[in-house]
Amino acid sequence: MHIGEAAKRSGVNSKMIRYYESIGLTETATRQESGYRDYSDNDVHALRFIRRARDLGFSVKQIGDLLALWRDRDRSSADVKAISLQHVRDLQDKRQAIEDMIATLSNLAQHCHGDGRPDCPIIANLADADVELREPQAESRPSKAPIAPLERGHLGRTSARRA
Amino acid sequence: MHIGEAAKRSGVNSKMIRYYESIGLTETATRQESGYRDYSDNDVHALRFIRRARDLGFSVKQIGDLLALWRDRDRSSADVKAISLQHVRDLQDKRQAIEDMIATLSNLAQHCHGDGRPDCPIIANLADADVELREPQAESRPSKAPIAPLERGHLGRTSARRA
DNA sequence: CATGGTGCTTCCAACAATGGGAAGGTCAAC
DNA sequence: GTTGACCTTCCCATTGTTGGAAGCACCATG
Repeated sequence: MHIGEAAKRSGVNSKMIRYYESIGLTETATRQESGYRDYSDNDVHALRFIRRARDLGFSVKQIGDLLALWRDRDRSSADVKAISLQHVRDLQDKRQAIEDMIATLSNLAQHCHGDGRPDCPIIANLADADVELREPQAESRPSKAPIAPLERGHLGRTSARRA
Repeated sequence: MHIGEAAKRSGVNSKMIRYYESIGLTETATRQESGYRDYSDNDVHALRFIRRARDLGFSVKQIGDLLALWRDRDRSSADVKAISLQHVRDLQDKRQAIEDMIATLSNLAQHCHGDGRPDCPIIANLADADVELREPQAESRPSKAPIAPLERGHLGRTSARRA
C-alpha cells in the first residue's frame, strides 16, 4: 500500500512516517517501480507500535530501543520494564515540576483581585520574589526563596490544542 | 555592568539575555564605546522578572504580555490574572496528560515480570492495543481503546536533569 | 490526447527555548 | 607585549512536528 494508506491505518501521518524512516527508526521502505514507498501490514503494525509509544510519551530514542526489543524474540522483559520504569520516573519528575508551578501560580492568582485596579500579587511576585502573599493571619514569616527553582527546561508545546 | 554580571545577578545566562533581546522580549541594550552591552539595575530587575516567569512555565510570548502589563501603571490586575489562569489551565492539561501516561505505563509495568523471559505486557500492548491486562478478577471486559489518545505534542526536554 | 486532480517524491524552512562553539575584538593585569 | 577573561556576532544542533514548494505518477473525464 501507499504511504497515505499506511498513515490512515497506523495513525501516523505521511510526513512523520517519512521522518521516522529518515532517522532510522523504521526500516527503509521498499519502493514500487513508480518510486512510491510500499508498505505491508507488518509495516503498519510497526507504525502503530510507534504511535502508541509516542502516546505514552516515549522519546524517539526510547522507541528505537523498544522496537529492537519487540523484534528480539530472546528479549528479557526486564529490559522493557527498565526502559518503561525509567520513563515513568521522568514523567513523575515532569508532573512534579508542573504541580509546583500550578501550586505557586494558583496561590498567587487566588490573591489577585482580578479587577480593574493595577495591584496584583502575581506581577508583584514576578517583579520581586520577596513579595510574599499575606495570608489573613498573624505570622509574617520573612521566608525567602518562595518559588521553587525546580527543573530547568520548560516542557515543549505540549498543550498544542488541536483547534 | 557587562552582560556577564547581569547574567550572574539575574539568573539568566548571557546567551539567553542576548536571545531575549534579539526576539524583542527585552529592550535593546545600550552599548558602551567598546561595543559591549551595558546593563542597569533596572535591566537586571526585568531579567529576573523573566527568569521567574520562566520558572513558572510561562512561554516567552506570555512573558512579553506580562512584561507589558508590569510596565503599564494603568494595568488591570484582571488582565494579569487572566493570563495566569489560562496558563494554569494549560499546566493542568499537561499534568493530566502526563498522569494518564503514568497510569497506563505503571499499570503495564506492574504486570511485567521483569525477568529474563521475553513475555512482556508492555511490549504486547504497544504491539497490539487490544492486548488487555488481565486482572486477577472475574470480569473480562473487552474494552477497546485502552490508551488515551490525549493531546498530541509531547513535552519538551523538561526533565533535563542537571547531572 | 489533453487536462485535471490527487497523491506521491524530495528538499527547505519554521516552530520554542536553549546550548555549544568558532572567530574575532576589548580590557585589565602582569 | 602577552596572557586570560570577557565580550561581540554568527552558525549549528537539539526534539518532534508541520508547512510549503517544485516536480513526477497515476487515474479520471472530456
